[in-house]
Amino acid sequence: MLGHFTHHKTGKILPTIFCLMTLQSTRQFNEIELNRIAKLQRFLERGEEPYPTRAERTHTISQARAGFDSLSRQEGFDPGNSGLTATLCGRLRSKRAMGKLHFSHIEDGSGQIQLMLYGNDLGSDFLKLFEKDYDLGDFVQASGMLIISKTGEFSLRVHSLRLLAKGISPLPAAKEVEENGEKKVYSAFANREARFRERYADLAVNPNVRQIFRTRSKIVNAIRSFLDSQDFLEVETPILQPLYGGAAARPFVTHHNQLHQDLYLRISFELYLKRLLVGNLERVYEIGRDFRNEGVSWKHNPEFTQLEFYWAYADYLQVMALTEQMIAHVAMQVHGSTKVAYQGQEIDFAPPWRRWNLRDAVLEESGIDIDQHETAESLAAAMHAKGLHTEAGAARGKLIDRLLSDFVEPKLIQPTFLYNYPRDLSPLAKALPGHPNTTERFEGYVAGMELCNAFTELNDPLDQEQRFLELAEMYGKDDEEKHPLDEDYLKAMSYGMPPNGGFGMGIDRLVMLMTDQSTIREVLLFPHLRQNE
RNA sequence: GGCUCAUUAGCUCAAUCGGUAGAGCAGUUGACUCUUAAUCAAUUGGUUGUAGGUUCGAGUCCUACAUGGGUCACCA
Repeated sequence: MLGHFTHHKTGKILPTIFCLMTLQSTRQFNEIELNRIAKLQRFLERGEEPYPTRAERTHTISQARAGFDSLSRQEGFDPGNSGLTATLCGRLRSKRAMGKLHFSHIEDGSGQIQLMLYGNDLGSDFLKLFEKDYDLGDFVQASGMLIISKTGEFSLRVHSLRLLAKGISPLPAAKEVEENGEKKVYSAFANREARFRERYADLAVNPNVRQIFRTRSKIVNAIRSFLDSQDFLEVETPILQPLYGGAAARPFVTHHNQLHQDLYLRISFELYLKRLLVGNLERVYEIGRDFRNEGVSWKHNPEFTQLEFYWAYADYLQVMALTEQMIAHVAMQVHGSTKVAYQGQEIDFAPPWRRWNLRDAVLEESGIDIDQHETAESLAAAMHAKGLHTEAGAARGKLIDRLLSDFVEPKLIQPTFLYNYPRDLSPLAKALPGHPNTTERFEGYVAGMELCNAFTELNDPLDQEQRFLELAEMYGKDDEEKHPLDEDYLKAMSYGMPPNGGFGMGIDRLVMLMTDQSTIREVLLFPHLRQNE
């Protein structure tokens, strides 16, 4: 039967005869790929299945190594003839043909091992076949005896080997060579765009990338176990919401066909989790995805992973203490230390973190005392006197936020809690007793980056309604930032909500800090990218 | 969204003043029984992101677009 494959540049059709099946593809292949398809065809012609359904494996590579190590402590052990056999599976990462002896490395999820293939063991025909028809990137299954080579490397002396899966496309191959004592990388898969678009290849080729995501999993597990040990209940709340809220962000809109109803992808969990406090669940948390229809940057992705927890009968100072304990616990679980290297700086998460009153911070860094400026006009004038230009008609909260991000945030390298935020920046936070324009709110900053946000939650339904209405007035002019009034949330609060402290943290940013990554995309397996072509 | 830099072989990168597009790795062919992603010999591979323009001649200059990086804006 005739199959055909098209060359991507020349359009030349490669005719091939297939004995067992018809292969056909509308995809365009380059020369290397066509070459490998021809090899695949040779497997079929020999009656070998290039994609067998099942693999057999007796050990992972690290298990084989451990078994060998423990046996090697026995008396009379011959490392060149251990008698210990294993069947290992993995991906071919290197091949070195030495005539009648071939060396190769395979890699599985646990590590790498050298394969030694002797013509004497396998037959010179098979060795030739291994050289011709097996490529870097193919998955194989190899059986043999575990030994130490003459040069001292742990190896598998192979007595049989078969293909588990043929790779058609070459993996982006990196090559490091020592030249004059210097390590020279000839080819590393380093192009960020290509790496993110083909994350599978990135992961296959760059072990340090795999490590980031192992660490990420550890971090999330550490958070879960910490909160669970504090009697928090993990819950799940709707991602598709008829109304969105709990943060200032534009939502993604979607539509339910059967119900003829527009729905929003959540921008936060806050309003649903606090409904649970009304329902007498005292300590709840959720780890999940939020979606914000906003700009993309080194610290923003349209969807990101958020942790929020709500804690009845606690206030923001207790939340602050729990936060620093939790993050220190995560650092210990991940690094065995509270000290973490981040972008050339050492960050120490050990409690207590620095606590800095927001007014003091702004005063010290910008010279402006926000308490001396009760109105937006007055504050704007003070900022103009310092040579800062402000947007006409900006609210007082926006101006303070501006001072914060320009003067204070870049200075907050070691973990710091800024606390006591102005009321008009914090519509869901409770006012500080005796200070109606200040709320019991803090944000945690590390390496100049906002990591978390928490407050003593507002639980007065009448005050809450007032805040919503103020907000609607403040942002009502701008359609895109308009916030809907969540009447059901007010109804829930009307049944009585215990006083409580709430907390939110971007998990991706924490992972950045813990894995020394400078962009959020590096810690997302599949970061958002524009469509190509 | 603004500004700015980038896009060349499968991967990583060169290409002087606008004058024949190159290298390493991988690939292909051959040699080699302890190599370290070996070594030796030979060799293939390109519509230089896309579409226009200027020019005798464009990877190089101009315009637009696409994608990415950096940065600013936005993000209570």
